[in-house]
Amino acid sequence: MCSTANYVLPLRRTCEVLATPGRGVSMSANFPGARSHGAPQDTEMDVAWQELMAITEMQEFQAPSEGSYETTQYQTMEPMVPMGGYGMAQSHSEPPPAACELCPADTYDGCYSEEVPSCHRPRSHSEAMYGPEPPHNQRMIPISSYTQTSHMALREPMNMSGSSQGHRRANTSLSRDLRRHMLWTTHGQSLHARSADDLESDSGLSLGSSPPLASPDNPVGGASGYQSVDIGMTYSDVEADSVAEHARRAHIQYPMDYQNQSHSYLQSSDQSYFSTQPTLSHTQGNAPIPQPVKQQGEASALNDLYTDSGVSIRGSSQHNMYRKSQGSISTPAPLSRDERRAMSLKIPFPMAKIINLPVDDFNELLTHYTLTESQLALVRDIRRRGKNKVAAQNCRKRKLQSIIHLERELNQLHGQRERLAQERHEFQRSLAFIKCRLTDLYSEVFSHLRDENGQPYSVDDYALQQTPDGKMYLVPHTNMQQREQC
DNA sequence: AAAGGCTGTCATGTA
DNA sequence: TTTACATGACAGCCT
Repeated sequence: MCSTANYVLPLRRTCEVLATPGRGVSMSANFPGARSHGAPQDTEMDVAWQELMAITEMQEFQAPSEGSYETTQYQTMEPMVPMGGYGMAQSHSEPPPAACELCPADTYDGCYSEEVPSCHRPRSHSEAMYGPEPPHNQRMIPISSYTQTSHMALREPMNMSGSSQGHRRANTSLSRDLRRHMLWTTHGQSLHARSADDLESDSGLSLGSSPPLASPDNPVGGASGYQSVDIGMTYSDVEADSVAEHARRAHIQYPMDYQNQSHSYLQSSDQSYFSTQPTLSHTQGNAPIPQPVKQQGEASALNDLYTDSGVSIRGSSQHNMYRKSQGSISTPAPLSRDERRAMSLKIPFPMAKIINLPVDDFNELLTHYTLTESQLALVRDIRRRGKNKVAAQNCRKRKLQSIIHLERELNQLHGQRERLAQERHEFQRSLAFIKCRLTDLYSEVFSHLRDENGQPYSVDDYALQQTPDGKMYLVPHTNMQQREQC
């Protein structure tokens, strides 16, 4: 380490303001490793120096690409400006200049005041930086918390964003249910007797292949596995009437709250079908023990079964609407594909039970009936598809909610970025001004220094330097270069 | 006729 | 192993 004061020249304290007796030209600073002496003799210049250094360090932290404070301080030699008006206490009234050249000494008060107080003082800076943060943090929803609360929080926007669509769905679902009702009430018998061609034509990709493929319980596989011995109709023969399917799809609408769907399933089944049919203790504790139904009932009984249950794999939640509108509309809604399959195979219990019963109750239900392999396979497929359909609906709902949440978060981050950019811009402006002031102060101090002969020191040959103890020394440039090399 | 949204379904993974 | 659930992918339908 090179000594700081190897070539320190004695300073003639011609400037009373800057030179404190016994300390040489001493000024406090925040050099790394240095601290302010904090003596009672501290002048306003000391305070200004400290603040300048603090701002400089902060600016270096934020803008590392820029030159360091020391570089700017000792290399930039601005013209001298008259002293006076440097007091910190006076410097909080006028707007700052765009540059030092535009800010003469007599306007420093204002120049300094507007920029410095809000930016460069550590406390003010801290407030500016962290003051607004708590609200930001509070507004930001952590992912972990979102997973617990976002659904609730986003329910409202979801409803708002989908209100028109939901309204449309509500209206169309009503007509769909009404038409479904009429299908059963006016054509139920004939529908059951429809030809296989009429029931054929599935709309989905998997319709032809899914039953065998998706039925591990059906070892036979293929359409033959769904062959109905009783009525001579295969699983695939029970596919949708394309015209009716189109009409149904055109009016199928679901309510937003899919969670109620399962409830509707159970509710409808409990209130309608199982009021006269065998049931399970799990869902109907007070209901009589079901009497096993041996094989398929009569066609009319099945029609009543599915009609009364009001269950649709695609719209059970509209059951209440359907029931309310009974007898008032003449166009029934078509059945779902699985409903038609169940009808064709004469499944003796409603789809609501198939889908929503707990597995134990579902198995118990199956034990009360003697079902063929085709019927069992169909029932299990219906259960699987029904559950998966609800799961898919919930999954899509969650996905939409997640998208909404992320969009909100993105907007918040954009706003935060804009605020930070503006804050940085203000800091940079303040720093530029302070640098100008520092340069002027440096020149001012330098101009008051005199050698033994009373001659001013040359800025080209000497520079002011501060030691860690806060004292200022006039150091020849050659000495400084040696120090830098060290 | 093409595009986008909605829906059901299947396959697959996870608990 | 079974069951329920979640989710990506696909296809059909509708607007």
